Amino acid sequence: MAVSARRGAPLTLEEISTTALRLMDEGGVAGLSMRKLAAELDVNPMSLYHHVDNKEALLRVICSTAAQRLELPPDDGSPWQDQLRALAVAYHRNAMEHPALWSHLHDHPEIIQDRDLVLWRTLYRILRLAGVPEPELRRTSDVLHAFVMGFVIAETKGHLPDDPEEVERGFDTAIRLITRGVEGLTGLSPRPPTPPRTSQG
Amino acid sequence: MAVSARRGAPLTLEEISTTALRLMDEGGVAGLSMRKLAAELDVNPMSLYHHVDNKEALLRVICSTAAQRLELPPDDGSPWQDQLRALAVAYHRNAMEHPALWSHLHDHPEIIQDRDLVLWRTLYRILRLAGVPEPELRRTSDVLHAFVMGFVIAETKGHLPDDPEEVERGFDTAIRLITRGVEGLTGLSPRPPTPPRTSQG
DNA sequence: TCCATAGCCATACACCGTATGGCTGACGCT
DNA sequence: AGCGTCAGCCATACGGTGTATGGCTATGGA
Repeated sequence: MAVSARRGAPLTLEEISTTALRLMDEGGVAGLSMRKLAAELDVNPMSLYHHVDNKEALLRVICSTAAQRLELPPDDGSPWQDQLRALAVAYHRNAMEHPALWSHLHDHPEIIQDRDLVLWRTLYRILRLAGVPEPELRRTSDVLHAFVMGFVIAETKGHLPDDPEEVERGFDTAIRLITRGVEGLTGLSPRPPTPPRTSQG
Repeated sequence: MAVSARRGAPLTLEEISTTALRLMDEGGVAGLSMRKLAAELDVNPMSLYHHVDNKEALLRVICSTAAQRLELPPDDGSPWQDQLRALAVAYHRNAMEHPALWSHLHDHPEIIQDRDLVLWRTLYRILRLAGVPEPELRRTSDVLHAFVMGFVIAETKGHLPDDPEEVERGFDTAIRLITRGVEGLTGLSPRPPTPPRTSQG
């Protein structure tokens, strides 16, 4: 019904948010404007508003779908310390793929408030494993997420020395600090001694 | 020389940045515009540019003077755990007084890169006290700052439950986590047993 | 006295988000 | 076949933004 004069097919929210994300990746949050986005889609700026309430809503859509599609490692039965590290690594990797997106997300934590998100479910599971008591889960997970978020921001924005090895060491320090910290929180849940390898294969 | 027609005295950088900070406090970073600021000072917008290169530079001035004026507790000889907590509390209090300012600062960590800032000097001193080896000071302090920054952002932006006691508990959790984490990092520097109270009074 | 210049301002440009309202053409219904 | 509805799109316009350009004016030094 009255498809764009310049394009063949009608717009879709999917197409809009995909292109918007690309613009953000290229030029940061500031690099995304409704007008540029429309130009990129070969469409009049006002056409976008038939698929999205406003710019803020568009950003919300982009961020929350990114949060929903977060790829985190499953429970592999390993010690919680290892799983916590794996979670942090995965989160970090995801964030680094779309820094501007996560930057906006970190400025608007309410977008990932939903406790059913895979991020929180995973974090809760690991913290339970670590022995964090149930009533403290919410608080502890919030604090941990705040920490990781802070680290990601610092890495994204700051010029942490260009040396990627140094960044790696910083990340390692952060993880060790968090892990020890959680151990300290829960009284005593030190890492179990690595079991003697069953010689197989 | 050709003072403003509408005002008596000439503008000063001091006056500009003070008013700008007030606007930020009232309406966030978005609430500060060169035009509003000029209106507030009863001056033409372009007059500002004789005292400041551009908006970004103005923000940089505001943030870095705030960082330089950070009021942190002095070395009182108490255990490093207590001093670390006191540092965090002070930082947190400062940040909460001007959330928008610190929000911008956290988006531009390069502004407080200077290792001679009181923030870093204090943090280094405490970490040395905690036994962090010299070559790790930079890394560790960066990580710790990232953590605190993450917490401040979460508290500022997120709707951490309105209950201030709950926020307080969250802060406490964060500090304990960090402290235990640092203890874990440095091998062994547990808190010294509190000396038996000399019964006085 | 004259001039350089600090301080200020008027105008203008390019950009932004978006309110308003109108066009077009596909669809369901009679 | 005729008609109305409405999704999709677009043209125009408004009020906001940062700031480049260039001109005015009063003051200090020479």
